[in-house]
Amino acid sequence: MTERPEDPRRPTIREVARLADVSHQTVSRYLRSREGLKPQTLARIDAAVSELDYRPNLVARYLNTRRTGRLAIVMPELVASNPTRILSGATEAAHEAGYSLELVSFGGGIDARTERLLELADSGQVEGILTLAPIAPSAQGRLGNGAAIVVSADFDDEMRSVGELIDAAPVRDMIERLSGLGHRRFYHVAGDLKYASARARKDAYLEAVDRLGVESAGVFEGDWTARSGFDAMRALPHGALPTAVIAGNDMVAVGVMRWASEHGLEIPRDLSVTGWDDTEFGRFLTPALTSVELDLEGVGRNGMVRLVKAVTGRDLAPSPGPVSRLLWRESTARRDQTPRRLG
Amino acid sequence: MTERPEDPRRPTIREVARLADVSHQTVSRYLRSREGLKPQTLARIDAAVSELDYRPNLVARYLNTRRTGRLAIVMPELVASNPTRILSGATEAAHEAGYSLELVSFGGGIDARTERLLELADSGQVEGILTLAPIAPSAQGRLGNGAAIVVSADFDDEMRSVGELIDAAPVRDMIERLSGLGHRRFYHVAGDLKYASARARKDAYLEAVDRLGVESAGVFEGDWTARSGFDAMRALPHGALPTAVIAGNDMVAVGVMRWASEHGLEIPRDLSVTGWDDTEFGRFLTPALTSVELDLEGVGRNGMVRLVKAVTGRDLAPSPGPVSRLLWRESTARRDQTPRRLG
DNA sequence: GACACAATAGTGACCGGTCACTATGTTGAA
DNA sequence: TTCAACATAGTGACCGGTCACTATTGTGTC
Repeated sequence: MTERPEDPRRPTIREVARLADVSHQTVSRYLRSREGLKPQTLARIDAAVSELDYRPNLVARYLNTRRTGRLAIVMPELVASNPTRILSGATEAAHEAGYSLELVSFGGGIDARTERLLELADSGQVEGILTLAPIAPSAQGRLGNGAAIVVSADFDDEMRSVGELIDAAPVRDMIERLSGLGHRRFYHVAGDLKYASARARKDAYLEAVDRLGVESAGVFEGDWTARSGFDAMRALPHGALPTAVIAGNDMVAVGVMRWASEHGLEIPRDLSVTGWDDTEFGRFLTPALTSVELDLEGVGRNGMVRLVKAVTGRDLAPSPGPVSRLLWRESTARRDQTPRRLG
Repeated sequence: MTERPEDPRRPTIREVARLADVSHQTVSRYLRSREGLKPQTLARIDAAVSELDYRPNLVARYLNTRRTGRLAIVMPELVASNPTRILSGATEAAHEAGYSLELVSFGGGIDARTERLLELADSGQVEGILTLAPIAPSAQGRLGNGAAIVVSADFDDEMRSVGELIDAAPVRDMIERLSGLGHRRFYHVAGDLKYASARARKDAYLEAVDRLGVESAGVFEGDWTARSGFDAMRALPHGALPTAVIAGNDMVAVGVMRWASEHGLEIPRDLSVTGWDDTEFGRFLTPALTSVELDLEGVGRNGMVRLVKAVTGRDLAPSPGPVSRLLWRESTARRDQTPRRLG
């Protein structure tokens, strides 16, 4: 319908060459690396470039080099946690490395996602893929000659992985401290166990509970949602209440807290609850949620740093600073001495 | 470091042509539209294509057509609300239209963002841009010959806009109903007024308050964060408490609720609070938050539909169904008859 | 001054598609 | 039968860069 304006064609390398009175190849050399040119020639090209406001056509360049200058990032379709900060860190790093980042969001289950991801890798459209969603292990043998693939938020012994979301050390710290506060019976509402981070937290939970010789009311296989936190509590056998719940993230913790309030349990007097992600709503909840602050931009950046390394061999500066920090707030406290039961 | 595997070059149009025993041009025709070919020729090419697993090289195609097949989506750097669902709807629609979607996240203020956005539009890299972040009105005259730009989450009389996030009708419904429940003094904690949605809700608030002849404790200019909800309450002159707070979104409402609980006010007995976005945490809060459910995938999709229309003139099917729905929950109730004051 | 050699610069083909134009085959009316 | 007119297919250039190779200039040494 709307006619595009007529041919706003950008100047080409040959026009620059003509203006600078050199050959197109000299301009090409100038573009790739300014070495091997006489200062005088260089200056002439400099002038021509800025006069014409020349910018190289990356698409044309690709035809020879096979380098598209594009990476892709795959988002899980449904996410309880907010991937914005991860995306933000990832785009920044990608741009820093001179890449543009294509956003892909694959519906369907893990298998459909894996299939489409491999197709994308094989399409030649992108040089590498960072996926925030888990993919099927079956993919591992099929990476052959396509783009490099880095999986964040999940890992697999055979595949490259970021591994940072996976650091579950704070879970151990939580349980140690809570045990020191008199808690003897714990419960873990895990996130979606297709995610390595969820598996790592679960393992850390089991390890700590075992090591400290405290009781566990079990591990509930949730999916990062508040609903799953609520359901996890409901699934608990009557009379077998824990005094501390380690929730997979803040959202899950909200569900746990809701269940508690519906059953007349007061937090933290009757039940201590911990979250993960240090979300803003968690900080402003009543009681404010004990949680783990994550450097999510750093996670995104580091995933991208790995991908860039895999694709180009080039080392980008990773995110400085620690990835996680445990923040004690009002939702955790010394265990109440008088045992309660459901109202 | 890692050597890329040697030349996994995909088959070209000429190889397909050779195998099908036609000219490359015939294959090219076949690719663009399968019309004007003898059924027999078509079948031969079909066979060759599938035998070679041929897929066209979109980059090469661009060189002639100037169509990159790429659109960009600009994310605000910091967002209180979760844009995931919008992104998801937008990518789906973009892919449906045969476009890939590039993710861009510009730091800096609105002016820096606008500058970089215009640069991107001018780069020829993308055919269109959908921005979820507001851009400066000054940009409007400068769209000249670059990519089409559609602004979601904001609008400007001169610029195309999605307009759907902007529908603030539920604000009117909220105030009407609350007024029917006996509320006479309202307060509005607006979102970032650089966003059209925030402005629209504010206008709807002022209009409804005025029309119904109820009192307003004012409008606080927040920024979509829980912190701003908390601060808004703190900024209220002592003794001038409203009985109902219309918060810009659920996150803001959480901040309001936190302040209330710190000051011994019980919700909804002493204060009714409404949110916006129907977040999962809002549903599981105690009390559960009255909020507005949004079809965010639909918002993303419709933004993209507009962009595709602007770029190609083609009409993609917009999202069906209504965009928002008001959900009454526990955080709103009949106004308590015995007036309270801060504890 | 002559020569080898390095430092610079230029020429033309090519990447994988599309475009403009031409060539051939087919059909139907005169 | 002939020829116009249409349907179908082919030829070669071109998009804007890079690559491989060749040509020219400059420098140092004998």
